[in-house]
Amino acid sequence: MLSRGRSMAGSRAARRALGSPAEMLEDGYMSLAKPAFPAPDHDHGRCTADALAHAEVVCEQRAQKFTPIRRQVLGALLSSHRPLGAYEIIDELAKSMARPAPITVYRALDFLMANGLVHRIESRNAYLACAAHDHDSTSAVAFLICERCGLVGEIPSSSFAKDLNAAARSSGFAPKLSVVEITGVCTHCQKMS
Amino acid sequence: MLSRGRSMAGSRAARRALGSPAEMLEDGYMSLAKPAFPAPDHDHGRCTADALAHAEVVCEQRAQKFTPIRRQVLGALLSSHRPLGAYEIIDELAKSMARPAPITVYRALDFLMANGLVHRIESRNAYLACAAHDHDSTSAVAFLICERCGLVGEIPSSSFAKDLNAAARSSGFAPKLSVVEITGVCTHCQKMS
DNA sequence: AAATAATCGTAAGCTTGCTTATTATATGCA
DNA sequence: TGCATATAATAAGCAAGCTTACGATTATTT
Repeated sequence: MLSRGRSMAGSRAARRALGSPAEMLEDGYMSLAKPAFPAPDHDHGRCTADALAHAEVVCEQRAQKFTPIRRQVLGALLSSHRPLGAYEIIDELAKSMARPAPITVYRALDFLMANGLVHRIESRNAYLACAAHDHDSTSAVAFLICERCGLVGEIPSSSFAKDLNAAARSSGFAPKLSVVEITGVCTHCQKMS
Repeated sequence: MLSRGRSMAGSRAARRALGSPAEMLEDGYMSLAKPAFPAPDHDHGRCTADALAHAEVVCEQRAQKFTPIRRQVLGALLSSHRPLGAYEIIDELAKSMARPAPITVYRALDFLMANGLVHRIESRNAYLACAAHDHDSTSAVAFLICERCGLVGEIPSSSFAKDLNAAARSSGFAPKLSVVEITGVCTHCQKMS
């Protein structure tokens, strides 16, 4: 069967193994700004708090309101580093409040995406809390989706984006929005055999 | 509104303008094997016939059966260079036969994808007849999706794929399947202002 | 000819994604 | 206080995407 996108079981179970993000590669490709993948043992409470704080700053700067539902939707996404479908978000929120209607979640997602706090993973019809707070909204971001644990890392815009756009332009095409989603196995899952 | 994927209006109307696929680019990026985009005035009958002939060869080589529905589904996809959703395919087929059930179309699509004759465009939940008959099934293909006319071109695996994989590996990620879908405006639509 | 496997059709239904109302509740400000 | 704007909730529903179950064909093999 070749279908995809519906079944994202994803075992969120804790894993051992430390992350050792390569700084330089055999083929000489330079490492990027920061490790794209969240280590399984990272301080998640902190990482969540940071992201929420960042969201508050962004909203304040833009004079946008970071309302409770918006915060809760972002919180639900932050609770894992996995992309969640809209209905998964609803299920998640239903645990701690009256089950919100789809429209409520979609509005919050629209808001969060418009403000660069959340990405949409096209190949999964799912949403992901944005990890890299420093990429400008116009440039492409590549997502690394681990098919084992379901976690998603980001590669911030880098040389590949230039190449990609150049390749597109070489056939006369004017690229605008790029969707780059790479499925594979993350460092941590590789170590588990 | 940030939604996408449902409304693919797509005017298939004939267009003027000749394709002049750039061979070399200002930034020195070399042109790829063949023009990625189908010119609006290309010999579509021929292109369809070629693709069907190719499909027959492939199936024979693999001792697979190229049955009527499979041919018809491929034919429906070939009738445009646009990606079609499963239900659009059903609508298309309904014009020339008894409306097929979803399962029927999905089965044919599974077959066609398994044999490399059709691609799935993840960001649209849609399917596209494969244009480049020479890319090996493992390597990445980038799709160029024109937001004006809806046509889709392919960039066969090239240098960018290497870079992309290298970038992924540089964070310890083992890439398998890459989804690279670039939205923008194609040569022909650019010329129409 | 019988058995097996592959393919196809019919019928039904489920989940997800997303939308359209319409009405309420804040929030700011004049 | 009154009014406007932004935000949210409630209710209902559509359509796309995909699946399960099962019986009927049609090859293919033995």
